[in-house]
Amino acid sequence: MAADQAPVAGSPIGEHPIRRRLTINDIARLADVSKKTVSRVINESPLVNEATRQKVAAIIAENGYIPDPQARGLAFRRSFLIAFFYDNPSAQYVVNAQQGILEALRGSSLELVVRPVNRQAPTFVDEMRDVVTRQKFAGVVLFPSVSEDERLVALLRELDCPYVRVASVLLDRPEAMIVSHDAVGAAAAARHLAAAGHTRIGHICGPNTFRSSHVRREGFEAGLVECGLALDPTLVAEGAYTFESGVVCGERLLALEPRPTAIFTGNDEMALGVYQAARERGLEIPRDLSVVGFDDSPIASRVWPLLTSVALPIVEMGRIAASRLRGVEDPADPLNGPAVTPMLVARNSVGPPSS
Amino acid sequence: MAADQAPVAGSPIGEHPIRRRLTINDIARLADVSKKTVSRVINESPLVNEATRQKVAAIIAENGYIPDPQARGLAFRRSFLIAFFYDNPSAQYVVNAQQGILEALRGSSLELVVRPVNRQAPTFVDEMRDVVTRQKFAGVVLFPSVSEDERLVALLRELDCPYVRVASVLLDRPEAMIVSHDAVGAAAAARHLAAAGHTRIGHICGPNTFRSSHVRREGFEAGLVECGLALDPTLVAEGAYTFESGVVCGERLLALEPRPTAIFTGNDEMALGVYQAARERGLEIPRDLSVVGFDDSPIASRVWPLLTSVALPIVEMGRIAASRLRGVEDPADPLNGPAVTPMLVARNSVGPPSS
DNA sequence: CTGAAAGCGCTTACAG
DNA sequence: CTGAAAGCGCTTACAG
Repeated sequence: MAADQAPVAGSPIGEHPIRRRLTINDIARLADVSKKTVSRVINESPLVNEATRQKVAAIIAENGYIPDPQARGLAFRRSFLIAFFYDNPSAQYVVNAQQGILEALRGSSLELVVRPVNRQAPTFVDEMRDVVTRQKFAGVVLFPSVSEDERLVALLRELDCPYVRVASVLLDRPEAMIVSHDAVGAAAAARHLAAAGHTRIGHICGPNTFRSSHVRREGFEAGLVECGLALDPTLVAEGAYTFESGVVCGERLLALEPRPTAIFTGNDEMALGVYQAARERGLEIPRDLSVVGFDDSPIASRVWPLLTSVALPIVEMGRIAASRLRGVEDPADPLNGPAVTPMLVARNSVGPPSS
Repeated sequence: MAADQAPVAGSPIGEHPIRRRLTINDIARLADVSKKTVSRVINESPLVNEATRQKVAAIIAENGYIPDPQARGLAFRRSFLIAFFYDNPSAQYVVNAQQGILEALRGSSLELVVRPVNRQAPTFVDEMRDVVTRQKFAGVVLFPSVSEDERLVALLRELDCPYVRVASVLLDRPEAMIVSHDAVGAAAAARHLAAAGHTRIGHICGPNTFRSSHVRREGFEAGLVECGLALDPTLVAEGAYTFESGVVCGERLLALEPRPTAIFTGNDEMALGVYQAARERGLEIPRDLSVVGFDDSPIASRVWPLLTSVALPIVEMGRIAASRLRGVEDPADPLNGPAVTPMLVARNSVGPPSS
């Protein structure tokens, strides 16, 4: 009231300090160009004079202007959301994949939406159709086992939604796939056990409904054959990728006469089940039994003896998947070079055979 | 061409089977009402005649119409996205919280956006301001330790973004808080060890920068006092909630003369570090040393001996938090009854003192 | 209880 | 290289 100067328009003195968010119109006015030109700068269109571009970019930066993703999405008929659908029971697996995806999304205007899914549910496909139609995702990342679901993939194609699948074998065109080459990792486990001198080696594989179960088993068998050994079918048990199934299958294999001197399991959870089964029989690892797991989960380096395991680069695969959807090149992308491959992490659960 | 009947408008014969998505205008036309009335039905406005409502709802259902969240968001000036910001190092913790939130969001039109954050980064507050301003979240769920950050909370208030915080103590108005009562769980651990006959009990707490470290320690001390015992400050070590820090602190406490006969750790990771330290000294658990952890992570029931631990209902807290943001009542919400409390899960890592 | 107009903040399609 | 008009699919503000 008694102010000497009239308040500056747009930032009236004494009003609430929260100023209205800037829109594309404000920037256009400030830069003295049309909103369409501002739009071109935002979307990095090459059809804009370099001097104009710089002027507009400077004003955008100065004012901390951020285009509204909802308005852009509405006009684009596509959201700025990347979806991560998962049904892997391992928390660590999910978090690692998520971490990799988020690393690739950093600095972009994309956000990550997560959805646990249940392929067994009768409403699965319908629910997926609803959410994909509604959200118009900029892209979808699929990890096993939902990445193996052809109904979902057909749906994404039909709805014209970009996707990248991570799986243990090539199920799709290479650009839409990241192959984890589980077979290579399983073969490394076989060589490791053979090198330690084992010849009577058991295997606990995952459930038949998972592709990785087959791929890991076949890779393991191939690795044994490579070393002049064979995978005795009577020494193979089908587990469920759970601790409990590891205990049960472990008990079965360890009750055999003569019993295997080493066991390779399809994942770490089942390896720990074997630890438990061995303990119950008074068998000491690795003195009486060698064990190799798969996943190299954090638990592998928390138990005793430390578990030798095959590590899959989950974080990296997540990062590569999201980079593809962004249209950004990732140096580790197998499309640009050698394949992403698993690695055997040797610890304390393998020794020479006792008998 | 030779068809007897003219193709039905909107589904021309021979065209690509992907029909254009229905909009509010289509529904309005089909129901012979204005789009505003359809809008009222979508938003469950009471200002609509019951007969009209039913007619419109039927047509919506028949056609599987789903309103576009981006258009709604643009008009509402608020998105249909719930954000989950986390900085907890435990994968299981993150996945459990996420699972609870997603359970509460099921059946709603809300999606979950996840963001790992780093409170230590100098750009933390600015980045948060950007993303919250840009995405206009329908709500934000905060778990420790980022839930303890008053800068972030002040920002959310300023930007008028609804939030719910989960923390070990009451830091905010009750409607915006879910208190995990870690002190109660820690006291239970103290009573459990006292009941087993221990009197010389050590404690490895978390880092000073986490509120839970203090709350758990104080709760533990209170539990001991309740049993006529005291927490000897020389038997307390400050860890970092990591396995390695558990090993180091465990070694320090076990080197003491006389050494403690039991140790309570601020989380399970550090408890497993103590397992390791005990093994190195040739100490057997629980014969020579009893251990109690905190978190009841899956690993607690995978190691040997099975770890006694305090379980926090993380999934439930996530579900309650998201239900509040939805404005839906959750039967387990402490606002409607007794507090959510931790529970001691007794396993095999506690026995009578040896000395 | 219902609706016509204007607007949310962007982009597409077209013109120049 | 730049811009004016129309539109994306909803809701708000207002009127009746």
